[in-house]
Parts: sequence; C-alpha cells; structure tokens
Amino acid sequence: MATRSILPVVSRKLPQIEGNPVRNELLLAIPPGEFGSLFSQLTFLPLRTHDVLQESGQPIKYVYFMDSGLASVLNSMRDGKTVEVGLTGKEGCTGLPIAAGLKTSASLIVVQVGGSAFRMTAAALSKTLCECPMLARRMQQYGQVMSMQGAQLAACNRLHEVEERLARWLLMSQDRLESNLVPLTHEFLAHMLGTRRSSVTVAAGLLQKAGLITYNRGEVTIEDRARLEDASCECYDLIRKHTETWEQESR
Amino acid sequence: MATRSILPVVSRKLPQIEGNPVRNELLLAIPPGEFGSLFSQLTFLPLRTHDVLQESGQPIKYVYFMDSGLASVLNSMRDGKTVEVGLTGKEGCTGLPIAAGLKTSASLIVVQVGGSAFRMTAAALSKTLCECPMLARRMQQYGQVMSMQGAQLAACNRLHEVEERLARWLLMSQDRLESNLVPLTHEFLAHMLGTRRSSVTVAAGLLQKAGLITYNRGEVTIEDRARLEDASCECYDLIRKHTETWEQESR
DNA sequence: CGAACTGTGTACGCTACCGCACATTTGACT
DNA sequence: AGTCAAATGTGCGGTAGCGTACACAGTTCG
Repeated sequence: MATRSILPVVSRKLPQIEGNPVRNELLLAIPPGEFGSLFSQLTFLPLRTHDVLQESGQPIKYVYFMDSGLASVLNSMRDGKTVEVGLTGKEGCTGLPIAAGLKTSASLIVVQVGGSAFRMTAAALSKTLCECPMLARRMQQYGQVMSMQGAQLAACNRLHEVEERLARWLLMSQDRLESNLVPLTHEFLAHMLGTRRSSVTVAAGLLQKAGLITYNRGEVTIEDRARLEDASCECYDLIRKHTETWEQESR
Repeated sequence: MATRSILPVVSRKLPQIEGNPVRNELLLAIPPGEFGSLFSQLTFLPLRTHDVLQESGQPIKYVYFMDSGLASVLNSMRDGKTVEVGLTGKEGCTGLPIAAGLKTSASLIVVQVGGSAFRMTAAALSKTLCECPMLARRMQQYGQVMSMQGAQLAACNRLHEVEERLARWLLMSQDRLESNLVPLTHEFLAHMLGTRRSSVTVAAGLLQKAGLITYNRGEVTIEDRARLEDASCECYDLIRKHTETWEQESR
C-alpha cells in the first residue's frame, strides 16, 4: 500500500529536539547542516483535540511542525457552517505564508486528532529561513501541495456526494495517522464535510453495512482499505498522485 | 470602488516589452534593476478565448504573465464535469510551482476572456528567479493568494447557492477585466460554477429581473455593482480583504 | 432567402440533501 | 446501580438543483 510511509529506513536514528525524536517530514528533509540554527529554536509540545493552531485572518504567532496527529484547515462562515479545505499532519507545517514573506494567515487551523508538534515563533522562523534555504524551499513546496489539495477539495465539494467524500476523508486521514482507527464522531466529520451530522450517520451506516468500516462512539475503524478507495471519489487518487509527482521532483 | 485599481499613477510611463506596455502587476512590482535580465526573455502574445495555458499534471512549458483578459484554473473530472477553482488575470501569473522549484503543475488553466500576455519558458524563468529575488518573492506571495482563493472557493462551492456564486463570479471577473461587460455565455458560466447551463439561466434571470445585471447572447453587463455585492455571498469580500491585507504587508 | 447553428427560456420528474425533531443507545460519572 | 450527557439512529416535509428535453430567437453562412 503505497501510502503507508516509510519509517523503517529512518527509524534507526532520528534527530532529537528536547529529547523527543523528530518525525516531522519537513524537518527531516533538511540537510543536517541546517539543523543547528533551527532545532535550538524549536519547542516540543503536545497537541490536544480542538487546539487552535492558527486563527483566520490573524498574524501568525507560531509555526507548528506536527509530529503526530492531524489538523484541519477549516473555513467557517458567518452562519456557523464549516468546511474543511485542507488536511495536514506530520508531512507539513502551518504558517506557510511566512515562507512567502507574509505575516498573517487566512486559515483557521484546528487539531482534529491529538498528537504532538514542534513549534517556533513566526519571527524567529522568518529570520532562520534566510540561513536555511532548504527549509524555505520545502515550505514553499508544501504550500503548493496544500494549494493543489484545496483546489481538488473545491471541486470535490461541488461535484461529489457525501458518501464518496466521507470515504475520501477517511483515507486521507488514515494516511496521516498511520492507523486504521480514526477517533472522531459523526458530528465532527460533518463539520469537515460541510454537511449535517445525520447525513454522516447515514453515509457511515452504508459504508459499515458494506463492510468497509466499522465504528462506534467516536471511533471509526477502516476495515477494508482497498474497497474504501473504490467507494471514494477520484479526488483521493488525484491528490495523492500529484503529491507523489512533486515529491519525486524535489529529490 | 476600492477594487478598481490603480493605474493613474503608473500610466505616465509604463515599461515596454517588444513595444508593448507592460500592465501585469507582478512584472510592474519588481525593481527596475531586475528588469533587464527578465524582460529580454519575455515574449508578447495575444490570448484568445479557450486557449489552454497549462494542462493538468503536465510539465510547465511556459509561464504566462497576463496583461489583460481573464483565465480560469479549472478542475475537470473524469465524467467531464468541470468547476473553477481559481481565477487569474493581470494581477498574477501561471506556473506558480516554478517559484517553488517544481516542474509540473496540477492545474488546468484556460483563457476565458481573450487578451494578451507576456510569456517565458519555464526553464528560463527557473534560472532568472535566482537573479530576481523580488520576482521570486512576488510569485510566492501570489501563490499564497491563489491558495487562499482556492480554499474560499472550496467552502463556497459547498455552502452557497448558484445565484450567490454567480454574483460572486461576476464581481471577481469584473475586478480583473476592469469593465462592466463580461463576454461569456450561460454555458461557460455553468462550467465555472460547476452546475447546469439552465441553472445559470434561471439565476441570471433573477439577477436581471432585480436590475443588477443585463445580458444577451454571450454578454453579461453589470448594472448595479453595489447591489450585486449584496446578492453575492460573503466569499467575495473575504477573498478581497485577505488579498488586500497581504498586499499591504508586501510593501 | 432558407438552412443550420448557437444561445436562451422553460418545464417535468427525480434525487440528494436540508432543517428539524425525537427516540434510542452507550459510556462516564457519582 | 442509577443518572446523565454524549453519540447515534431514524423519520418527515421541504427544496435546490439535477438530467433531460424541447421550443424559440437571433446569427451566420450557403
């Protein structure tokens, strides 16, 4: 399963920050020569569900490099409706506008599944990026990934049905959590998919009846990933393929 | 009307390429010191409706700096349905992944309203960006703008109705065309909005009845911009405000 | 001038989904 | 064990929009 990355090679000796092994892929991708100036400024901290990493329209205080767990880029409308427009985990970071020399972010970023992260003040990162061109480059590339993801979700939200979108969402989060178990209620899945809680219940019921997933009380388990991919819309594949293409280009 | 930018100051003496005055705002924003190495490599060319500036998933051949007209970033699904996930004109350029050191693009970019552009091979631009840090920076910032735009459209497509989205689209294109007249048929508006042609006809009919627009045979005219803003969803404003915030930060 | 085509108006049955409401189940806490 | 709140199941009327089809007007072109 091509999505299940990859740790065997790296896990022999992970660099550490404050005694915590670094699993964030952006941080691991930079040349060890750039570690020094960077790692000393990063602080480890646990993330809990519903922690807000970035407020929409606000200056970026901290940039988070997630190590485990899952965060959503949400869009929240005046009437309180929300939709997810991006999904991020240990493969990336928050605060991407910083890498383009900007100070504020339009995104609302919320932890959906608890975990941990390293963080740094935006001001410190701005300076450090001059000395760490490789990190700057990687952040810019990740910005392109998020942009492509957002574009695909824009289309998906318009053209595909709840059940397909739910399947897509579960697959995307499984990739990031590296676990069959996604600890989320129908209520919060509804916020991600921009739909009613009861629509999620129905869709999830169908997926369960088909044997693709099981769930109870805030825990969805993926039982048959291959068939879940069939049940999902083409968007999941497209996002993955584009991302892989860019990963190869950046070697 | 805050959206109607800005030329009085600049128009006294525009720089020229191949005898054509440059109106593209990205090109105008770079310091004259960087003009030389850049402008000599740019070629002027007219753009006609439905010209394809970038194919989805393909290597970037050329980067286009539009000077007038309007292009859409489209997402096209297997079943032929399309939605617009971004809109660009003389304020930006295509081929943004180049500015992040990538070679391919996930976007399908199509000219919706004819005009003109300057273009450059992607290879040449990649090299030139090293000598023109300001252009690189501007392209990265424009990448953030497009990303934010895509995210907002993702939410909009999910949560708002055809009539609101149509109003939003007309406003966004008017900003770029700097004209009350948007030369597009219902059929193509439907492709942008990801809906049926006849849904556009109905929505446009309502806007016309309310006196906000008029149209016939492939030409929509905006008659009452202020009220059209009221008829549109909050997304138009949000995109504009975020963009302005970032514009101020980059002075 | 007529033919062919493109763009627009409109209608009809159908479906997915909405908003809401309420019942039921499950786990957590006392 | 009993209580309570959170999570899930289910139903019902309403609607926006879909797919489709067809009629009609203005335009282009032979």
